[in-house]
Amino acid sequence: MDAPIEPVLRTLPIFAALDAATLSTIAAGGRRLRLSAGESILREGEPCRGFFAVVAGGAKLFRLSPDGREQVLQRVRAGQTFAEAAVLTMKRYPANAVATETPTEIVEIGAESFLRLFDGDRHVAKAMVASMSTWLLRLVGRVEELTVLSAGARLARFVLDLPSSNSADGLVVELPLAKKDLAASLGITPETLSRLLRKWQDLEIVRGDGASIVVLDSDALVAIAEDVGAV
Amino acid sequence: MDAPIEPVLRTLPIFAALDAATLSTIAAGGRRLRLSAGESILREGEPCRGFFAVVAGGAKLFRLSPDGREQVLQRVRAGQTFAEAAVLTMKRYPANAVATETPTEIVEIGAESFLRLFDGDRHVAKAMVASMSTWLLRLVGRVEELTVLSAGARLARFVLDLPSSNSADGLVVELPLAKKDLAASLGITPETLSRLLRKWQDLEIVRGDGASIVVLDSDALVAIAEDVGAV
DNA sequence: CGTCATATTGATGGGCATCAATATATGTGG
DNA sequence: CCACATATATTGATGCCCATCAATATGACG
Repeated sequence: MDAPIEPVLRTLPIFAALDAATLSTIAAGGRRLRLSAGESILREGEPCRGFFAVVAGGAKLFRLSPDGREQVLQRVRAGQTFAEAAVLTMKRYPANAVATETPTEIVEIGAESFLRLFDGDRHVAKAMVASMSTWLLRLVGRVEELTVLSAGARLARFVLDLPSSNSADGLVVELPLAKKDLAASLGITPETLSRLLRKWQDLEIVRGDGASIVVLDSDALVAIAEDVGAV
Repeated sequence: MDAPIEPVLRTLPIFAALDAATLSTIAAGGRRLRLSAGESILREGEPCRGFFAVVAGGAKLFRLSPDGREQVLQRVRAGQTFAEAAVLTMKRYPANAVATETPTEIVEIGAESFLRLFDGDRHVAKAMVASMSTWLLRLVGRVEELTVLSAGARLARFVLDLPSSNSADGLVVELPLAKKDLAASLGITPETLSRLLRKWQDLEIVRGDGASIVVLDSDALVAIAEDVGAV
């Protein structure tokens, strides 16, 4: 056992509305995990032990197709939870999860203790359902993104969603992932990612410096993100 | 008011485990809709009135992109429910739904009366959550399908999932949708669909007759559905 | 400093969309 | 019931996007 989980849970949207007593019950059934990039959190097919909340860092959810290709379903970041559905139905995990940053801090909330709470406290039930609804919306968005948007538009959206700081030339953003992982998250190949960044540099839309990118012409990038045909 | 809803609800998986009293409470807050293909059930952005169960026929859920293109999220058939998440969070509907067959029979379950039940009866809460989990899984599957599978594989899967009857030549299946709608459901264009069917006819994998298709070589079709590169 | 993963760049090709033209089906009013 | 109007289907031509294969370049790290 180490640092208390309770204050950490309090910061997560899904638990924000719960009273102190409920929260400590949940905390009692949870444990903290400290991970490095690449470390596995859960594997597809495993019986469900609990669900997870990302406190710091990030992780990705993905499935492996029969031929070994990895399909990223979603990236999860601080404040988000995942595998809630598996807990409530007590099934097996339907996908894999690994940390994508170092360090990444995760809280695992044990299934049994949580389920008792779910039955007893309607606030917990509501919070859980709301959380699952969010997941549904995210996946719906993902389906749209992967089908109607071009690779360039997906990358542009990703960059524009990143935290940025201003500089003399424009917005500066840091890629939080290795490029090969970023490519996988966007559902494209590393080669395509490389070529897109190269093209944008030639067009003087961005200036690249390894994991650091300067957005010179954010209007152009927004236009690409909107897609509807161009660049 | 017309025929009673209660016996209909009983046949739906989501309500199967509930006792008679609960069921009639739910039924009291519901109403039946009889629709023809193309008739709208709900529109994106509308405030949530309730959720829906398909009793007979079928419907599709879709979003419209800014440029007017339609992206089918999922087809729903008899026995399935949709828009549960919207009810539980009392938000607006995140997508559109229209009937795709004539006739299609839908039961609408009113939001307020159902929410009271959700708070009071933990079986209802559990059933609801299980239903949402199923949606999550379906969407996860959809993401995979749209990204890792070719257009041919998606069509093959669709055909193989259809109810079929045997004949001298092979399985006979009826397409339950107009081909343009089928194409939209698969995330392809009508032209591509037409060409795929044509190619399969040339290869003597299927024989086509308008909306009726005879699968001559189901092994070949299964191989296409597995994808991993061929045809 | 060598080794291995990651990144870039080039060449090639396939899958599928798009545009365009015709054929077929569906439905409506006279 | 037919003729016409309109939606749907088929087929062809073309081209783009992006994956794949292949070869180097660059970086990370013991």
